[in-house]
Order: sequence, then C-alpha cells, then structure tokens
Amino acid sequence: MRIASWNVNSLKVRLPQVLDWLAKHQPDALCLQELKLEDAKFPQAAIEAAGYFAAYSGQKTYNGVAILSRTPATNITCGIAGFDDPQRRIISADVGSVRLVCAYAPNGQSPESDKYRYKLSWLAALCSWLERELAQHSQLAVLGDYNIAPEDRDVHDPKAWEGKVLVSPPEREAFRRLIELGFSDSFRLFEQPEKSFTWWDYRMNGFKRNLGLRIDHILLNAALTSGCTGCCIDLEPRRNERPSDHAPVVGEISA
DNA sequence: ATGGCTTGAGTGTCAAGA
Repeated sequence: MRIASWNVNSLKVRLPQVLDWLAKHQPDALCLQELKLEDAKFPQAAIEAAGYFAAYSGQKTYNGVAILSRTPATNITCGIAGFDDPQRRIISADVGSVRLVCAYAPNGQSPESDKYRYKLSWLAALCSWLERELAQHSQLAVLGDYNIAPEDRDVHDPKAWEGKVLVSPPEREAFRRLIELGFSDSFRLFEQPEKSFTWWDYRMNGFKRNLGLRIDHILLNAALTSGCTGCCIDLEPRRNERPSDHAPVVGEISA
C-alpha cells in the first residue's frame, strides 16, 4: 500500500498538480493539508474523475485537510477528540485495513507568540489523543505537516535556525513525545540523502539552493513499521510552475 | 537589513504561512 502526504498550500491553485501527481504515482491514499477552501468549494468532481474518493474538512482561507483514497474511506472523523478547535487541522479515516490520520499542525509564528502557545497545546492534545487511538487501531499511520524539524540534520542551517519556531526545544520535545507513544518516523527507517527536506521558502531561491527543512512526516505504529518497505520525498512537484512550498512524502507499507 | 514570495481576501493592502 502506498500512502502519501502533501501540504498543497491552496487546493484551488494546486488542483492540476494534484491530479497529475495522482495519475503518476497512483497512491492508495493521499493526505492533503492547507486546502484553504470551504467544503462547498472542494473539487470533488475532479477528484472523483481521477478515480479517487475524498474525505475533507475545510474552512475559508486557512487550514483544511483531506484524505483522498482509491477505495472509499470509512469511519471518517474530524478533529482531536476532547480538544475544541474551530481550525480544521485533523481528519481521520479507515482506508483498507489502515487507520489514517491526516494532520496539519499550527505554524506557531515565533516562540513569543500566542500562536506558539496554541501550537504547543495543540501538540499536547494530539499526543494524548493518539495514545488512545493507538490502543484502538492495530494499524495506525499519522501523516502530515507537523511544522517541526525533529533534529538538526533536518535543517539546512541549524545555527541560523537555533531556537526559532519549527526547531525550538519545546516543539522537538513534543515531537519526541509523539514518537515515544510507539511510532516510528518512517523516513528515518531507511538510509537517506543528506540535506533531505520537505519545505523550502518561496523567497531567496530557497529550493534551488536547498535551503529547506524536513517538517512533513509519516509516523507509523509498530505493526506498520515492521512492514514498511520505503519512505521518500518526491522533489519533482517542487520544480513545477507555481509549486506548493512543500514536497510530498511517500511511504510504502504492507497492509 | 526582520526583508525576501505566495495565497486569499477583495479592489487597498494586509494577514499568514514557515
């Protein structure tokens, strides 16, 4: 089974690229973040014409998440149970035998910001919720934009980024707590090129100079980890005209 | 140098992203 995650930074703008990518890679499931459109404007017909079902939770202008799948998703739920949040950042569903969680973590803006405090409380709520989800699903994968670069090797210039949002110790600690629930960072199960990133700033030719961060991740529970045969970042869509600033992450699991 | 691009909103120019 092929599963993938992609922050598209506006599904309206990126729809043709998403359709191209689906046709080329034929994933069993694709988790999307930052749709930036309300549900009434979700391009359901175009997705279905491409051979995919869609479960989505959107809002105007900001956030918004979706799970596209070749077979219909079931048991669809939105949000983090017990965490009241108007921001549409989580959608979960069963696809085949696997429970998928599509997540878009808050950016946090800067460590001094109220948005940073919201990010940390959101991550804490995610952690305690996923602990309960792990107990209820034998095969659980959490895919998405975590807005956290877990280690210095996930940062193009660790010195320049030290203490900043996306790499600060409290954020990395929150990511570590997720892993310690019993997940693997599937990308690190395999040998990977140095300076592998999933996001590059639009400004200053960030992609061409590979000034990036690895902030999009596929986390797998133990059962899925043992059957994972690959995880890679697809750089190709980042070279498109009008690209998203994020690249897709693709995982291969036996499920 | 706290900028730089891109998007959505809305039709000026700003908020937000990362």
